Amino acid sequence: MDSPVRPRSTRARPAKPPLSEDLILDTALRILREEGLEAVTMRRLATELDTGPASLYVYISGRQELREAMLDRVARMVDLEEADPARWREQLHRLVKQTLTAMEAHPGIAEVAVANPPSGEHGLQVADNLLALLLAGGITAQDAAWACDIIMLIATASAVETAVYQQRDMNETEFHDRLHTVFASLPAARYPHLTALSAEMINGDGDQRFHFAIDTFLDGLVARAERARAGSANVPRDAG
Amino acid sequence: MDSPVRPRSTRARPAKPPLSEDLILDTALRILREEGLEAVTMRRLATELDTGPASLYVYISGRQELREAMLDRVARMVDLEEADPARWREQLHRLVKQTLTAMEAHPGIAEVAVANPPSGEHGLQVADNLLALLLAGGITAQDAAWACDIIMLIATASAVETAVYQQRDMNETEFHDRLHTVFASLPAARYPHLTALSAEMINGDGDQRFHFAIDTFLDGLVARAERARAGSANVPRDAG
DNA sequence: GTTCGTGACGAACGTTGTTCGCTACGAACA
DNA sequence: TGTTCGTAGCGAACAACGTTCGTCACGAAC
Repeated sequence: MDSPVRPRSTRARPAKPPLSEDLILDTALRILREEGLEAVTMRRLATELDTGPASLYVYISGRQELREAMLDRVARMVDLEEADPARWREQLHRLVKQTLTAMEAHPGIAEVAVANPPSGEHGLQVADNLLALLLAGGITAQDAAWACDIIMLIATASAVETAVYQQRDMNETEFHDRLHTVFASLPAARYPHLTALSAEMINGDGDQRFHFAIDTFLDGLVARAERARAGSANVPRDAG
Repeated sequence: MDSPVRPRSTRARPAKPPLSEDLILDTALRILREEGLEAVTMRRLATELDTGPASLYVYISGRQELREAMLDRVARMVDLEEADPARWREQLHRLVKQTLTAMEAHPGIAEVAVANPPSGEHGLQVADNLLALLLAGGITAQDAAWACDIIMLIATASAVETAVYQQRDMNETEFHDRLHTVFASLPAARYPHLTALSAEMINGDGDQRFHFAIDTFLDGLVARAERARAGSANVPRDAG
C-alpha cells in the first residue's frame, strides 16, 4: 500500500484505502463480472467499499455516469491495431472480436453501450481505430463513417445476446436447444418459415454468427467501394 | 399461445371500465408514447387506471412480462408483406422500415427489444415474414436465418438511437450538431480519423443511415448467394 | 337465502437512487 | 501553539420502486 495520505482516524475502524474514482470503478467492475449489471447498485457498491452510499457521490455524480465510466473502462481493455492495408479485414475482425470479448466478460455492460453511444476516452479510441481500418481497406470516407456505427452495433448486440442467456444461468447450447424447441413447436400454418428453418435459426455458435454478420457487411461495403471506383457517376447517396 | 382471453369479468362497474389486459396495455403504451419507458411503472400505470398497483397483478405477472407484452403490441402494428421474388428487396425495406417507425413512435421500447429477442405472437410473425422475403430473394436457408437476426437488430438499434436524443429533448439536427462539435473538437493527435471524418460521421438523417445499413448488408448477402450458386462446393470465406 | 370463486385493493415489506446536514480531519494561517 | 476552514466521509432520511399478502365485495351458482 503506497498511498501518500493515510487517514489516521480516531474512529475505531480498521485502516481502509481512501476512496477514489479508480477504486470505485474497479470495485464496480468486479461486482459486474461476478453478479451482473443488476447487482451494481449504489448501495451494494458502497457496502463493498465499507462505506455508505452518500460517500460515492463525492467522486461520481450518479448512477448513469457510473455506468458510462464502467463502459469506458471496459473499452480500455481493447488492444488497438496499427492499420495495414494488406491485412485490414483480419485486423478489423480482431479489433471487433476483442471488443466483443471484453463486453462478454462483463455481462450487462453491453446494455449500457446500446443506450449510450461511446463518448468516453477509450470508446472513442476504438471507434477511431475502426475508422482507420475501414479507410485502409479502401472504403470511402462516407461509407466508413456510417459503417463504423453499424459494426460497433453488431458487436454490442452480440454481447447483449450472450448476456441474455448468461443471466438465465444457461450455456450456449442449452439456450439454443430451448430456442429450437420453441421455434419447432410453433403452429406451422402461421409461422411456416420459422418452423421450417428452426434448425438453421439456432445453428452455429456465437463466434460463427458474429463472423457471418461482420463478413457479410464487409462484403457489402467492399462491393460498394468497387462500384464507386468503377464509375463515379452512379453514386446515388449524396443528396446534399 | 392460442388461448383467447375469456371475458370472465362481466361485472360492469358504473364509474370506470373493468380492468383487462387489453386496457392495461393500451394505457401502458399511451404513457410510453407520452413520457417514455421510464415513466411506465406499475404504480404510475395503476394510478392512470384509477386503481392500486396490486390490481395489475391479476392480469400481468410482473414488470418484465408487461414490457414484453408492450413490445409485442408494437410489433402488431407492422403490416406484413406477401413475398414476391420480383420485389423482395423493396418489400424487405418496407417491412423493416415499418418496424423501425413503430418503435420510434414508442420511445424506449427498442431497449426492451434488444434485451428480449422477440418471443411474442406478433414479433415472431414479423420475423417469419422477414425470412420469407429473404428466401424469396434467393438467399440460402442458413444465411437467411442468420441474416434475420442481424436485420432486426439493425432496426432495433436504429430505434434506440432515435430514442436517445428524443429522451434528451432534442431533434435530429440539433443532436447531430452537438455530436459534430464533440468530434471536431477532439484532440486530433489521439483521434486523427474521428476529427477528420467528423462531418461524415453525422452526415445524413436517420432514414439515410438506416437504408445504408440495410442495403449494404443485403448487398453482402446477395454476393454470398451468388457465390454459393456459382461454386457448387463449399463457400470460400476469404474471397478478396 | 346461502355459499363461493374471484376481481379488486389497502397496506405493507424490502429495495432502489439521491439529498441534506453534521462530523472530524489535515492544512493553512495567526 | 491555537484557531479557522475547506472538504471527504457518512448517518439519516425521503420519495419512489416492484411485489406480496390478507381481505373485502360482488355476481353467479346452488
